[in-house]
Formats: sequence, C-alpha cells, structure tokens
Amino acid sequence: MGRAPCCEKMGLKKGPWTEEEDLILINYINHNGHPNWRALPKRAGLLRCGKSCRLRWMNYLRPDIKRGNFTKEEEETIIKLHQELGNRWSIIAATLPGRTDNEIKNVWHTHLKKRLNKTTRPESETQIHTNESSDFTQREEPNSPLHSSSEISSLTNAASGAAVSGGVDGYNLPEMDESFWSEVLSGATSDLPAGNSDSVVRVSNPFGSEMNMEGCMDFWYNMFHRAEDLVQLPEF
DNA sequence: AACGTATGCAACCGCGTAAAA
DNA sequence: ATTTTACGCGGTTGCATACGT
Repeated sequence: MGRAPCCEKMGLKKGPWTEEEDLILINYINHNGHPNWRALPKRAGLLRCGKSCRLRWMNYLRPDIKRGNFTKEEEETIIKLHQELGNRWSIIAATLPGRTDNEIKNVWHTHLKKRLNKTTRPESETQIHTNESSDFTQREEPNSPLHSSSEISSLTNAASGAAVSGGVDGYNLPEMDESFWSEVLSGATSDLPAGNSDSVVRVSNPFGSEMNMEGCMDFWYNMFHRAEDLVQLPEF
C-alpha cells in the first residue's frame, strides 16, 4: 500500500504556525471549506503540507474549539472513558464537544494519569482494569466484532442518526428503546448480586469487552446522544 | 542572577485503512 | 481485482515556560 508522500517536498515549512499563516488558513477555509486537505495549502498560498494544515485547523483554529482548563466533569468523563476504551482519544473527544483528541491526550498524560497513579489501588483490590499500558485491542475478545478505530468511528457516526438498527459493517446495532437495557442486562453472564453496578460484568456490548454496568450504560448514552454534535458540519 | 530540571502543549511522524483511480 | 492516494489516528518529539536549587 502506498503512503502519502506528505511533507517530503523541500521548501515546505514546519514548526510553529505564525499568526499570518493562521489567518490565511482561516480565511481560506471560511470561504472554500476543506474538501481536499492535500490541495488546500497550494490553493491557499501556504507553504505547508496538507497534513499540517489539517492538524492546525482541527486542533487549534476551528471556531468550535473550547479553550481553557478542563472542568471537573470533563476530567471525570475522560477518566471513565479511558478506563473503558483505552487510548481511543478520538472516541473520547467525540463525547466532549469543543475538545480535541490531541488536547485530551495531553491532559491525560500530563494531569490525569499522574493523579490516578497517586490514588491507584493495588491491582489485586480491583477487578476493573485500566488500559494504560496495554492497547485496547489486545483486550478484545477473539470474536470481537470491532477491530479498528475506524470501525468505532463508523459506529460513532452511525450513532448520530436517530435510527441505528441498520448496523455497521455487518454488526447489528440495537435500537435504544426501553427494551435495550433489559436485553443488555439479560446478556450479562455475571453471577454477581443484582444492582451491584460497581462490579465487573461481561455484557453484550458491541466491543466484546468487559466494563461495569454503570460504565456500559454511560458509554452507550454518550455514544448515541452526544455524537449528534459531531455531524453538525460548519457552514461556509 | 544563573543554571538545571520538570512540566505543558503544539506539532510532527508513521501507520492503518477507506476511497478513488 | 489491484494499486494509488488521501485522511485520520495514536505515539512521540521538541520547544517554551515555570519552578527549584
């Protein structure tokens, strides 16, 4: 498979963006959108590669970017989702409107991870795994229907619609009606006492992974309801 | 005040994959 | 059906600033 020969050409600028470059990029995208990142810098008159332009726009210049410190609620969401999903920063970012995957990744490595390490209980005291040192995919069940971040992205996008029963990549996604949770609960193979939401149970979630019931419910809620924000494309 | 170290964050790099040719 | 191209993601790097000695 060929790979994009991005940034190979000599003469393309690297490093921090100047205010002038930012203005050029903002102005161009506001008037033309960004249907083709690779062609954008040339058309806009920027000596940058498309990849660099995309990154700058997505992580810094987009009008819907929320700047400033993370709220306690946002941090808790990151911690909870990271516990369930591992380093799936883009998925986590999808549940926090205005926050970028890069920003969340930075916050995790600079603040949250350290904070958690300070308060981490010994492994033997908890059945809930954190995914910090192992890739999420390595924890997937052998028969897990999801194998790549792009598939999860597809799920996220599919979730943005009202009806999701059509499924993604052959996987039938359930309707979020009242019977949904009863089906999930009936799919749990745990023999733990009912109502113990802190305990790990194996649930029939599409990731084939373990998460506690509360986490599973929160996850689905975020996926189906907050993903709506994702597909509201800016108007140019 | 000067230096060394730690921290935070923006940006780059390389890979996987979907879409196009 | 195969190859090429472009995009998006996660890991990593490097610079600027803060902090401690």
